[in-house]
Amino acid sequence: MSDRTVRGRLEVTCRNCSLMRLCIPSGLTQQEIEHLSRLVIGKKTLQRGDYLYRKGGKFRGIFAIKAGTAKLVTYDLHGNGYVTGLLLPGELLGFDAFAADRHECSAIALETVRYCELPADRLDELCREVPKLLRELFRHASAKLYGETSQVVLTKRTADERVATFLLDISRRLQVRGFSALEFRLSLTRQDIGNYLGLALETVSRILGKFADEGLIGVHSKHVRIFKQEALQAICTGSAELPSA
Amino acid sequence: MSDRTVRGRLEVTCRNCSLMRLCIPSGLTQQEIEHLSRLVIGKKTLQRGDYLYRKGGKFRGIFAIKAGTAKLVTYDLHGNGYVTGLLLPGELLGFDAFAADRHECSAIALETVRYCELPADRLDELCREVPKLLRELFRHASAKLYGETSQVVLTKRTADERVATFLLDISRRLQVRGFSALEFRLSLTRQDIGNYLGLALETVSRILGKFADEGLIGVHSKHVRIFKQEALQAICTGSAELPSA
DNA sequence: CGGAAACTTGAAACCTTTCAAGAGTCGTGG
DNA sequence: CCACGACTCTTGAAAGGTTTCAAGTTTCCG
Repeated sequence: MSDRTVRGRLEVTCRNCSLMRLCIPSGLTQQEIEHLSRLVIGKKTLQRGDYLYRKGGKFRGIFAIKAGTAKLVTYDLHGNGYVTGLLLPGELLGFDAFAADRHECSAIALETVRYCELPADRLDELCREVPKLLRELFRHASAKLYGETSQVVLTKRTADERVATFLLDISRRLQVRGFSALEFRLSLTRQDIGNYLGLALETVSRILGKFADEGLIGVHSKHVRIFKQEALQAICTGSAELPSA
Repeated sequence: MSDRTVRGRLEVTCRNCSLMRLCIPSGLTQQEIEHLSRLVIGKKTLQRGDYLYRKGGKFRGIFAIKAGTAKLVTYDLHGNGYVTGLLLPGELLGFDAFAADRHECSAIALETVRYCELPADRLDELCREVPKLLRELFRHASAKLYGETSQVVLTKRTADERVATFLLDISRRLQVRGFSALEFRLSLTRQDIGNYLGLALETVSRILGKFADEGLIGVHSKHVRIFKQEALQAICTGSAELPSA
């Protein structure tokens, strides 16, 4: 069953994709996944700084990140950029173009990125053949909607809470994908993190430093270790500071 | 063709709904709209403070507001509420429950509200019969996603910009629905506006007062008139203050 | 008409930003 | 392999916008 070699090379399909259970196919049957596989464009590679798509660009399809990370950036009338999202391996992007058929934001690789593509021009075709697909996509979009709402709420909280929540959010999402939850690399710069959280980059640096001083985390440039998850959790929920151990 | 009377009374359907072009059916054919009409539950009425649905409640369907306004509120672990949205007549809500089949926020009537319901249990049925429907719903959800993103960006701007943007956003949305764009009633309290924009209620009051002093708007309790739209627009985009006329 | 809720306004307190300078990191090339 | 330059990050001190606290006024509704 694992002989899916086409034109002599190993073909990566949704079926043997390590992210299968986390990506679009979750919720589909084996047969439906097989169907999907044939239409998905396999892994492409981009380098740091490359665009997956640009704001205003035509909708090409839904992307799934296989490896690496990317950021979502919107721009206002003055050309100021706002980081609105961070995409980790196994996550989907491109939904912002569904309404207007044009992207509302740009997606930029933060390091070498490999990704799959579910081409827009085959979406209709595929939705006919796999009725459940659109519903699945909808589910993903809806989940993203909730994510954005959470983001809105987060921006109303204090700087400490925002940074703590940011760290734990990444931690949790990495864990779901099978990566280490307690040690990871921040692919965003302090500037980008600040922009994302609505804080000055100096504030991010300061708070990260403070958390490190308090022994909650370890920070070395972009490398982060989480030592006291519960303490961070307590900060997130705005609880009183835990007594210094 | 206008004899759609059932059981002796005039039946309100999507077909003769004044909001037709703004609601779900936009993008569907006459025949498809007819189909949709049969499954939609007609106008229901709620009073100020009543819930359209509650956070955690099971997904009952997509709602369309016919008259009145409502607010969306999420709650954190401590029970603090966060206003995440304001719904005007002709707008849809309920998408937040699509992912988990449970609502991520509560929807509360701000005054007497009449609304239609596209029941969840008939959604599947209808999506089969009207293939384009799910896609249309998706389009709506995607648009809401962009709205949330805009909200995130907005929360990173100054208090003046937030309030000005808030006023113009309502103005624009009312205009689309055929209401007066320059004179309307703020159904949210200062508290709710502040919560929505991430500001203290006093700050909202002060800025509204300032705008009024500067002759940009007229404010009388919840009643608002916009006098200088361009000036507000200039504030939104963070441009320099216009010279006092 | 009376009471509760909503709104306004002032002044002090506070958190975050801004400005500024220096240290660290990374990639390239001598 | 180390030096150089660009970029990123850290840290301090002052400035500034919002919030908080407080008191008074207005609006709404029974």
